[in-house]
Amino acid sequence: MPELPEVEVCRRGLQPEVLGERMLGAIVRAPRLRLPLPATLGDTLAGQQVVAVRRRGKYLLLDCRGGVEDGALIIHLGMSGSLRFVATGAPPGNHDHVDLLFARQVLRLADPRRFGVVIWQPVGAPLHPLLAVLGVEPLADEFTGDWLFAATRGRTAPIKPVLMDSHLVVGIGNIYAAESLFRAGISPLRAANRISRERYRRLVAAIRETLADAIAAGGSSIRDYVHSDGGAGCFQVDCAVYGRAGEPCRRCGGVVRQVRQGGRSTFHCPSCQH
DNA sequence: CCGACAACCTGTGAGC
DNA sequence: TGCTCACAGGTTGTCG
Repeated sequence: MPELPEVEVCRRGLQPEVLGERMLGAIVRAPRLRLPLPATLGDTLAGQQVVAVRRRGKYLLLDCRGGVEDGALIIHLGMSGSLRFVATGAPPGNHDHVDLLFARQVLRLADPRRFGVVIWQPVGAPLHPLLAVLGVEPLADEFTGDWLFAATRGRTAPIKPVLMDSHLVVGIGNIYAAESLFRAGISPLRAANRISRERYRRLVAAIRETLADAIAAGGSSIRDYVHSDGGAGCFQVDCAVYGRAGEPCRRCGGVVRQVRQGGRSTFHCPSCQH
């Protein structure tokens, strides 16, 4: 489900519910997701107070203190993960793998495909390798057209998979890569090192706008649950190109095309994007 | 270093 | 209706 906007919307929904709250413990029902689940998570989280709810790329971080060991609970939702508040004692479904037990409710992680990750990061320990390799935040000031231009020298791969490389820049997945490139008028097939500095400036602006719009669209619909249920894909009101193969481009009326890049579908308008 | 690809899982929808 | 296949929003590891 989640790319950066979905995770950010999730974070914003989570924060008012858990910030300052204390956990009684946790229930772990699966041995592993993408990685083994921490075996003693219940003990680790018992008595912890959530003192911050942060996001890094597509990872959610709950900073905790007051238990046996201060640290951060790190959650990645993978392709199919979701977080939802349920009443204490609510019976778990098939794919409800982890419950975080708060005094008045339960934060429940479901993940049918089990591509998600839950790890415990103690304060002072070296940053977990999964997070240590992450690139820049696309909404941070340092992410500029000039930076991206410099970072893509020597990259001969098409720009779309390069945008989705989390070692370079985090949070841009299949949907928003396609949407951002459409907004910038750049072909997803163009080699990254064959795009001018000026066009990279435009691309970075397009990425920021696309992500910000998606956050705004999702953020307006949060209430008592903290995730987008995705379904067809966009929880954005509508995508310009993603998922619209064969349909008319909203800008020029031409046909939106679907191609395959690195095993994944790419949607674009060949007449608007060069 | 870079890029292409398989792999990890399950659910869903299309087509027969 | 029921089966099979292709595909799905992410990321890592391997290989050339």
